[in-house]
Amino acid sequence: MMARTRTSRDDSTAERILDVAERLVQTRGFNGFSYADIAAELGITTASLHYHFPAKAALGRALIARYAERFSGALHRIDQDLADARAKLAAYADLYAGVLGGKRMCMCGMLAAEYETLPQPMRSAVIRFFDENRTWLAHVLSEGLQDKTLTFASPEEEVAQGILSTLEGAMLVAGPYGDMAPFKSTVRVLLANLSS
Amino acid sequence: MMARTRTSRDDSTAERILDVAERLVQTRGFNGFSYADIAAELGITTASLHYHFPAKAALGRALIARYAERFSGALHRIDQDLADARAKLAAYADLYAGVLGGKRMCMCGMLAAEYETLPQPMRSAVIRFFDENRTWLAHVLSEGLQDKTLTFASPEEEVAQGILSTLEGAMLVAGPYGDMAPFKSTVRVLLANLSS
DNA sequence: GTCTATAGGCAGATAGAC
DNA sequence: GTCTATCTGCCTATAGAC
Repeated sequence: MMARTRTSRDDSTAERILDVAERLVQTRGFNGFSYADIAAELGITTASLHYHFPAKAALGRALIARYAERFSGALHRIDQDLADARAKLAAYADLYAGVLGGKRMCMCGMLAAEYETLPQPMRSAVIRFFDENRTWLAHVLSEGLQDKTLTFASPEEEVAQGILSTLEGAMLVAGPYGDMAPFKSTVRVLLANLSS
Repeated sequence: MMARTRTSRDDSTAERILDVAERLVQTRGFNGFSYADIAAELGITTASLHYHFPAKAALGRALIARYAERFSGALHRIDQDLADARAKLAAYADLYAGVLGGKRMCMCGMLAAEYETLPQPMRSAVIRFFDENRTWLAHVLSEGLQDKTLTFASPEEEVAQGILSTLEGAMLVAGPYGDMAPFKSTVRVLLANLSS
Protein backbone atom coordinates (compact mmCIF):
# COMPACT_ATOMS: atom_id res chain seq x y z
CA MET A 1 0.00 0.00 0.00
CA MET A 2 2.73 2.45 -0.97
CA ALA A 3 1.52 5.88 -1.87
CA ARG A 4 4.53 6.49 -4.09
CA THR A 5 7.49 4.77 -5.71
CA ARG A 6 10.09 6.78 -3.82
CA THR A 7 12.70 4.90 -1.86
CA SER A 8 12.92 6.96 1.29
CA ARG A 9 13.62 10.58 0.41
CA ASP A 10 10.71 12.74 -0.67
CA ASP A 11 11.56 14.58 -3.88
CA SER A 12 8.23 16.35 -4.21
CA THR A 13 8.39 20.00 -5.18
CA ALA A 14 7.23 21.02 -1.73
CA GLU A 15 10.14 19.15 -0.16
CA ARG A 16 12.66 20.59 -2.60
CA ILE A 17 11.35 24.05 -1.80
CA LEU A 18 11.79 23.35 1.89
CA ASP A 19 15.32 22.05 1.29
CA VAL A 20 16.43 25.24 -0.45
CA ALA A 21 14.57 27.51 1.95
CA GLU A 22 16.05 25.67 4.91
CA ARG A 23 19.57 26.34 3.74
CA LEU A 24 18.74 29.97 3.04
CA VAL A 25 17.23 30.51 6.50
CA GLN A 26 20.20 28.89 8.17
CA THR A 27 22.77 30.91 6.24
CA ARG A 28 21.03 34.25 5.64
CA GLY A 29 18.13 34.40 8.09
CA PHE A 30 14.40 34.47 7.47
CA ASN A 31 14.60 38.14 6.45
CA GLY A 32 17.65 37.49 4.31
CA PHE A 33 16.08 35.61 1.42
CA SER A 34 13.07 35.96 -0.87
CA TYR A 35 10.73 33.73 -2.82
CA ALA A 36 12.68 34.83 -5.89
CA ASP A 37 15.87 33.30 -4.47
CA ILE A 38 14.22 29.92 -3.99
CA ALA A 39 12.45 30.05 -7.35
CA ALA A 40 15.63 30.89 -9.23
CA GLU A 41 17.50 28.02 -7.64
CA LEU A 42 14.77 25.50 -8.46
CA GLY A 43 14.09 26.85 -11.93
CA ILE A 44 10.43 27.60 -11.21
CA THR A 45 8.46 30.81 -10.73
CA THR A 46 7.48 32.55 -7.52
CA ALA A 47 3.84 31.95 -8.47
CA SER A 48 4.49 28.22 -8.21
CA LEU A 49 6.01 28.73 -4.79
CA HIS A 50 2.83 30.43 -3.65
CA TYR A 51 0.86 27.39 -4.77
CA HIS A 52 2.77 25.21 -2.28
CA PHE A 53 3.19 27.82 0.45
CA PRO A 54 0.60 30.61 0.10
CA ALA A 55 2.59 33.07 2.21
CA LYS A 56 6.13 33.32 3.48
CA ALA A 57 4.83 32.92 7.02
CA ALA A 58 3.37 29.54 6.04
CA LEU A 59 6.69 28.51 4.55
CA GLY A 60 8.37 29.58 7.77
CA ARG A 61 6.03 27.47 9.86
CA ALA A 62 6.63 24.44 7.67
CA LEU A 63 10.38 24.98 7.87
CA ILE A 64 10.52 24.98 11.66
CA ALA A 65 8.07 22.11 11.92
CA ARG A 66 10.18 19.88 9.70
CA TYR A 67 13.44 20.97 11.33
CA ALA A 68 12.14 20.39 14.85
CA GLU A 69 10.75 16.99 13.89
CA ARG A 70 14.09 15.89 12.46
CA PHE A 71 15.95 17.17 15.47
CA SER A 72 13.54 15.40 17.76
CA GLY A 73 14.11 12.20 15.83
CA ALA A 74 17.86 12.60 16.20
CA LEU A 75 17.49 12.97 19.96
CA HIS A 76 15.42 9.82 20.20
CA ARG A 77 17.96 7.94 18.12
CA ILE A 78 20.71 9.08 20.47
CA ASP A 79 18.68 7.77 23.39
CA GLN A 80 18.25 4.39 21.72
CA ASP A 81 21.74 3.94 20.33
CA LEU A 82 23.97 5.12 23.14
CA ALA A 83 24.36 3.68 26.58
CA ASP A 84 25.91 6.25 28.89
CA ALA A 85 24.99 9.89 29.39
CA ARG A 86 28.47 11.14 28.60
CA ALA A 87 28.29 9.59 25.13
CA LYS A 88 24.81 11.00 24.57
CA LEU A 89 26.04 14.48 25.39
CA ALA A 90 28.97 14.13 23.02
CA ALA A 91 26.60 12.93 20.30
CA TYR A 92 24.36 15.92 21.02
CA ALA A 93 27.30 18.26 20.50
CA ASP A 94 28.08 16.39 17.28
CA LEU A 95 24.62 17.24 15.96
CA TYR A 96 25.55 20.90 16.23
CA ALA A 97 28.99 20.28 14.76
CA GLY A 98 27.35 18.68 11.74
CA VAL A 99 25.20 21.73 11.11
CA LEU A 100 28.16 24.09 11.44
CA GLY A 101 30.24 21.83 9.22
CA GLY A 102 27.60 22.39 6.54
CA LYS A 103 28.34 26.11 6.88
CA ARG A 104 24.98 26.67 8.54
CA MET A 105 23.68 28.12 11.77
CA CYS A 106 21.15 26.23 13.89
CA MET A 107 17.81 27.24 12.37
CA CYS A 108 16.26 28.12 15.70
CA GLY A 109 19.35 30.00 16.85
CA MET A 110 19.09 32.07 13.69
CA LEU A 111 15.37 32.61 14.23
CA ALA A 112 15.99 33.53 17.87
CA ALA A 113 18.08 36.45 16.63
CA GLU A 114 15.27 37.56 14.33
CA TYR A 115 12.59 36.76 16.89
CA GLU A 116 11.08 40.26 17.08
CA THR A 117 10.40 40.28 13.35
CA LEU A 118 8.81 36.81 13.16
CA PRO A 119 5.10 36.03 12.78
CA GLN A 120 3.59 34.64 15.98
CA PRO A 121 3.36 30.96 14.94
CA MET A 122 7.07 30.88 14.18
CA ARG A 123 7.84 32.46 17.53
CA SER A 124 6.02 29.76 19.47
CA ALA A 125 7.77 27.08 17.46
CA VAL A 126 11.19 28.53 18.29
CA ILE A 127 10.35 28.53 21.99
CA ARG A 128 9.12 24.95 21.81
CA PHE A 129 12.35 23.88 20.12
CA PHE A 130 14.46 25.33 22.90
CA ASP A 131 12.15 23.89 25.54
CA GLU A 132 12.45 20.41 24.12
CA ASN A 133 16.22 20.68 23.97
CA ARG A 134 16.47 21.82 27.57
CA THR A 135 14.16 19.07 28.75
CA TRP A 136 16.10 16.40 26.89
CA LEU A 137 19.41 17.74 28.20
CA ALA A 138 18.16 17.86 31.78
CA HIS A 139 17.10 14.23 31.47
CA VAL A 140 20.50 13.19 30.12
CA LEU A 141 22.18 15.09 32.93
CA SER A 142 20.12 13.20 35.52
CA GLU A 143 21.15 9.99 33.84
CA GLY A 144 24.77 11.09 33.99
CA LEU A 145 24.56 11.51 37.74
CA GLN A 146 23.21 8.01 38.09
CA ASP A 147 25.57 6.22 35.73
CA LYS A 148 28.40 8.41 37.04
CA THR A 149 29.57 9.46 33.58
CA LEU A 150 28.86 13.14 34.26
CA THR A 151 29.78 15.42 37.14
CA PHE A 152 28.28 18.82 37.92
CA ALA A 153 27.30 20.84 40.94
CA SER A 154 24.50 23.15 39.73
CA PRO A 155 20.87 22.03 39.24
CA GLU A 156 20.17 19.99 36.08
CA GLU A 157 17.93 22.70 34.61
CA GLU A 158 20.63 25.35 34.93
CA VAL A 159 23.32 23.15 33.45
CA ALA A 160 20.98 22.16 30.63
CA GLN A 161 20.36 25.84 29.90
CA GLY A 162 24.10 26.42 29.98
CA ILE A 163 24.83 23.63 27.52
CA LEU A 164 22.18 24.81 25.07
CA SER A 165 23.39 28.41 25.31
CA THR A 166 27.02 27.42 24.90
CA LEU A 167 26.43 25.32 21.79
CA GLU A 168 24.18 27.90 20.14
CA GLY A 169 26.68 30.63 20.96
CA ALA A 170 29.61 28.57 19.74
CA MET A 171 27.94 28.17 16.36
CA LEU A 172 27.03 31.84 16.23
CA VAL A 173 30.55 33.05 16.96
CA ALA A 174 32.31 30.41 14.84
CA GLY A 175 30.17 31.08 11.78
CA PRO A 176 31.91 34.26 10.60
CA TYR A 177 35.33 32.58 10.87
CA GLY A 178 34.23 29.80 8.51
CA ASP A 179 36.25 27.46 10.66
CA MET A 180 35.31 24.65 13.03
CA ALA A 181 38.20 25.30 15.42
CA PRO A 182 36.49 27.90 17.66
CA PHE A 183 33.46 25.65 17.95
CA LYS A 184 35.53 22.61 18.83
CA SER A 185 37.46 24.54 21.47
CA THR A 186 34.24 25.54 23.13
CA VAL A 187 32.85 22.00 23.07
CA ARG A 188 36.08 20.63 24.49
CA VAL A 189 35.95 23.02 27.45
CA LEU A 190 32.24 22.39 27.92
CA LEU A 191 32.57 18.61 28.08
CA ALA A 192 35.70 18.81 30.20
CA ASN A 193 33.75 20.75 32.81
CA LEU A 194 31.17 17.96 32.95
CA SER A 195 33.66 15.16 33.48
CA SER A 196 35.28 14.41 36.75
CA MET B 1 38.41 75.47 23.99
CA MET B 2 35.13 73.61 23.94
CA ALA B 3 33.88 72.81 20.50
CA ARG B 4 30.30 72.77 21.73
CA THR B 5 28.12 73.64 24.70
CA ARG B 6 27.09 70.05 25.32
CA THR B 7 27.68 68.57 28.73
CA SER B 8 28.84 65.10 27.78
CA ARG B 9 26.28 63.48 25.53
CA ASP B 10 26.26 64.33 21.86
CA ASP B 11 22.75 65.24 20.74
CA SER B 12 23.64 65.91 17.13
CA THR B 13 21.28 64.47 14.54
CA ALA B 14 23.91 61.96 13.46
CA GLU B 15 24.16 60.65 17.01
CA ARG B 16 20.42 60.45 17.44
CA ILE B 17 20.21 58.51 14.19
CA LEU B 18 22.84 56.12 15.48
CA ASP B 19 20.97 55.74 18.79
CA VAL B 20 17.75 54.69 17.08
CA ALA B 21 19.49 52.54 14.50
CA GLU B 22 21.52 50.85 17.21
CA ARG B 23 18.41 49.75 19.05
CA LEU B 24 16.81 48.57 15.82
CA VAL B 25 19.86 46.48 14.84
CA GLN B 26 20.05 44.93 18.27
CA THR B 27 16.36 44.04 18.40
CA ARG B 28 15.46 43.35 14.76
CA GLY B 29 18.75 42.80 12.96
CA PHE B 30 20.42 44.81 10.20
CA ASN B 31 17.99 43.38 7.64
CA GLY B 32 15.04 43.94 9.95
CA PHE B 33 14.72 47.70 9.78
CA SER B 34 14.69 50.42 7.13
CA TYR B 35 15.63 54.07 6.80
CA ALA B 36 11.90 54.77 6.99
CA ASP B 37 11.74 53.24 10.48
CA ILE B 38 14.48 55.53 11.77
CA ALA B 39 13.09 58.59 10.00
CA ALA B 40 9.59 58.06 11.40
CA GLU B 41 10.89 57.75 14.93
CA LEU B 42 12.98 60.92 14.69
CA GLY B 43 10.37 62.92 12.79
CA ILE B 44 12.62 63.57 9.80
CA THR B 45 12.66 62.29 6.23
CA THR B 46 14.69 59.48 4.74
CA ALA B 47 16.39 62.04 2.50
CA SER B 48 17.81 63.67 5.61
CA LEU B 49 19.11 60.34 6.77
CA HIS B 50 20.97 59.94 3.49
CA TYR B 51 22.63 63.29 4.11
CA HIS B 52 24.23 61.94 7.31
CA PHE B 53 24.77 58.36 6.12
CA PRO B 54 24.79 58.15 2.30
CA ALA B 55 24.07 54.44 2.25
CA LYS B 56 22.83 51.87 4.71
CA ALA B 57 26.21 50.18 4.54
CA ALA B 58 27.82 53.40 5.77
CA LEU B 59 25.34 53.58 8.62
CA GLY B 60 26.17 49.98 9.46
CA ARG B 61 29.88 50.71 9.58
CA ALA B 62 29.32 53.69 11.86
CA LEU B 63 27.10 51.60 14.12
CA ILE B 64 29.67 48.89 14.71
CA ALA B 65 32.50 51.39 15.05
CA ARG B 66 30.71 53.27 17.81
CA TYR B 67 29.55 50.10 19.52
CA ALA B 68 33.01 48.51 19.48
CA GLU B 69 34.60 51.71 20.76
CA ARG B 70 32.19 51.86 23.69
CA PHE B 71 32.69 48.22 24.48
CA SER B 72 36.43 48.64 24.33
CA GLY B 73 36.15 51.56 26.75
CA ALA B 74 34.11 49.43 29.13
CA LEU B 75 36.78 46.73 29.09
CA HIS B 76 39.52 49.23 29.89
CA ARG B 77 37.44 50.64 32.73
CA ILE B 78 37.02 47.15 34.14
CA ASP B 79 40.79 46.70 34.02
CA GLN B 80 41.35 49.96 35.87
CA ASP B 81 38.58 49.68 38.46
CA LEU B 82 38.77 46.07 39.54
CA ALA B 83 41.60 44.28 41.27
CA ASP B 84 41.20 40.54 40.84
CA ALA B 85 40.48 38.55 37.70
CA ARG B 86 37.40 36.88 39.15
CA ALA B 87 35.76 40.28 39.68
CA LYS B 88 36.73 41.39 36.18
CA LEU B 89 35.08 38.33 34.68
CA ALA B 90 31.92 38.92 36.69
CA ALA B 91 31.89 42.55 35.52
CA TYR B 92 32.35 41.34 31.95
CA ALA B 93 29.29 39.11 32.29
CA ASP B 94 27.42 42.08 33.74
CA LEU B 95 28.09 44.05 30.56
CA TYR B 96 26.15 41.41 28.66
CA ALA B 97 23.45 41.29 31.32
CA GLY B 98 22.96 45.03 30.93
CA VAL B 99 22.41 44.70 27.19
CA LEU B 100 19.94 41.85 27.63
CA GLY B 101 18.17 43.77 30.40
CA GLY B 102 17.55 46.50 27.83
CA LYS B 103 15.76 43.85 25.75
CA ARG B 104 18.58 43.85 23.22
CA MET B 105 20.94 41.32 21.71
CA CYS B 106 24.67 41.99 21.54
CA MET B 107 25.06 43.94 18.30
CA CYS B 108 27.88 41.77 17.03
CA GLY B 109 26.11 38.58 18.02
CA MET B 110 23.15 39.75 15.96
CA LEU B 111 25.41 40.69 13.05
CA ALA B 112 27.19 37.34 13.30
CA ALA B 113 23.87 35.65 12.55
CA GLU B 114 23.36 37.89 9.51
CA TYR B 115 27.02 37.69 8.53
CA GLU B 116 26.49 36.26 5.05
CA THR B 117 24.26 39.17 4.06
CA LEU B 118 26.54 41.94 5.37
CA PRO B 119 28.72 44.27 3.27
CA GLN B 120 32.42 43.45 3.61
CA PRO B 121 33.44 46.36 5.90
CA MET B 122 30.83 45.30 8.44
CA ARG B 123 32.05 41.74 8.31
CA SER B 124 35.61 42.67 9.19
CA ALA B 125 34.38 44.83 12.04
CA VAL B 126 32.39 41.94 13.53
CA ILE B 127 35.45 39.71 13.39
CA ARG B 128 37.59 42.37 15.04
CA PHE B 129 35.04 42.76 17.82
CA PHE B 130 35.16 39.07 18.64
CA ASP B 131 38.94 39.02 18.37
CA GLU B 132 39.29 41.85 20.84
CA ASN B 133 36.95 40.16 23.28
CA ARG B 134 38.83 36.87 23.10
CA THR B 135 42.15 38.59 23.57
CA TRP B 136 40.91 40.54 26.57
CA LEU B 137 39.38 37.42 28.11
CA ALA B 138 42.54 35.39 27.62
CA HIS B 139 44.50 38.11 29.39
CA VAL B 140 42.09 38.15 32.32
CA LEU B 141 42.27 34.37 32.51
CA SER B 142 46.07 34.52 32.75
CA GLU B 143 45.71 37.05 35.51
CA GLY B 144 43.29 34.74 37.26
CA LEU B 145 45.85 31.96 37.30
CA GLN B 146 48.40 34.26 38.87
CA ASP B 147 46.19 35.90 41.49
CA LYS B 148 44.54 32.52 42.09
CA THR B 149 40.99 33.85 41.75
CA LEU B 150 40.27 31.61 38.73
CA THR B 151 40.77 27.91 38.13
CA PHE B 152 40.68 26.10 34.80
CA ALA B 153 42.46 23.28 33.06
CA SER B 154 42.18 24.06 29.32
CA PRO B 155 44.38 26.63 27.52
CA GLU B 156 43.47 30.31 28.06
CA GLU B 157 42.53 30.78 24.41
CA GLU B 158 40.08 27.91 24.47
CA VAL B 159 38.49 28.99 27.72
CA ALA B 160 38.25 32.56 26.40
CA GLN B 161 36.49 31.29 23.31
CA GLY B 162 34.17 29.27 25.51
CA ILE B 163 33.25 32.24 27.69
CA LEU B 164 32.53 34.47 24.69
CA SER B 165 30.44 31.74 23.03
CA THR B 166 28.54 31.01 26.20
CA LEU B 167 27.61 34.63 26.88
CA GLU B 168 26.60 35.31 23.27
CA GLY B 169 24.57 32.13 23.22
CA ALA B 170 22.96 32.86 26.56
CA MET B 171 21.72 36.21 25.24
CA LEU B 172 20.53 34.63 22.00
CA VAL B 173 18.52 31.90 23.71
CA ALA B 174 17.20 34.09 26.52
CA GLY B 175 15.98 36.82 24.16
CA PRO B 176 12.77 35.10 23.00
CA TYR B 177 11.77 34.36 26.59
CA GLY B 178 11.95 38.05 27.51
CA ASP B 179 13.33 36.96 30.82
CA MET B 180 16.74 37.31 32.45
CA ALA B 181 16.49 33.99 34.31
CA PRO B 182 17.90 31.71 31.58
CA PHE B 183 20.81 34.08 31.07
CA LYS B 184 21.56 34.26 34.77
CA SER B 185 21.47 30.48 35.09
CA THR B 186 24.04 30.15 32.36
CA VAL B 187 26.31 32.79 33.86
CA ARG B 188 26.07 31.14 37.26
CA VAL B 189 27.16 27.78 35.86
CA LEU B 190 29.88 29.43 33.78
CA LEU B 191 31.46 31.28 36.69
CA ALA B 192 31.07 28.30 39.01
CA ASN B 193 33.17 26.24 36.60
CA LEU B 194 35.94 28.83 36.78
CA SER B 195 36.13 28.93 40.56
CA SER B 196 37.81 26.33 42.64
C1' DG C 1 1.05 22.28 -10.71
C1' DT C 2 3.18 25.54 -13.33
C1' DC C 3 3.01 29.35 -16.10
C1' DT C 4 2.48 34.78 -17.66
C1' DA C 5 1.26 38.98 -16.22
C1' DT C 6 0.57 42.22 -12.95
C1' DA C 7 -0.82 44.52 -8.82
C1' DG C 8 0.60 47.25 -4.75
C1' DG C 9 3.85 48.29 -1.52
C1' DC C 10 8.20 49.22 0.38
C1' DA C 11 13.20 49.24 -0.09
C1' DG C 12 17.48 52.16 -0.73
C1' DA C 13 18.84 56.04 -3.04
C1' DT C 14 19.18 60.77 -5.74
C1' DA C 15 18.11 65.64 -7.61
C1' DG C 16 17.35 69.91 -6.55
C1' DA C 17 14.69 73.66 -3.97
C1' DC C 18 14.83 76.09 0.38
C1' DG D 1 20.58 70.27 7.05
C1' DT D 2 16.15 69.32 5.85
C1' DC D 3 12.68 69.20 2.70
C1' DT D 4 9.51 67.49 -1.66
C1' DA D 5 9.41 64.72 -5.35
C1' DT D 6 10.76 60.97 -7.73
C1' DC D 7 13.27 56.82 -9.58
C1' DT D 8 14.30 52.15 -9.85
C1' DG D 9 14.20 47.86 -8.21
C1' DC D 10 12.69 44.18 -5.40
C1' DC D 11 9.30 42.18 -2.44
C1' DT D 12 5.03 39.38 -1.31
C1' DA D 13 1.01 38.09 -3.32
C1' DT D 14 -2.96 37.28 -6.72
C1' DA D 15 -5.71 36.38 -11.14
C1' DG D 16 -6.35 33.55 -14.60
C1' DA D 17 -4.63 30.78 -18.75
C1' DC D 18 -2.70 26.26 -19.82
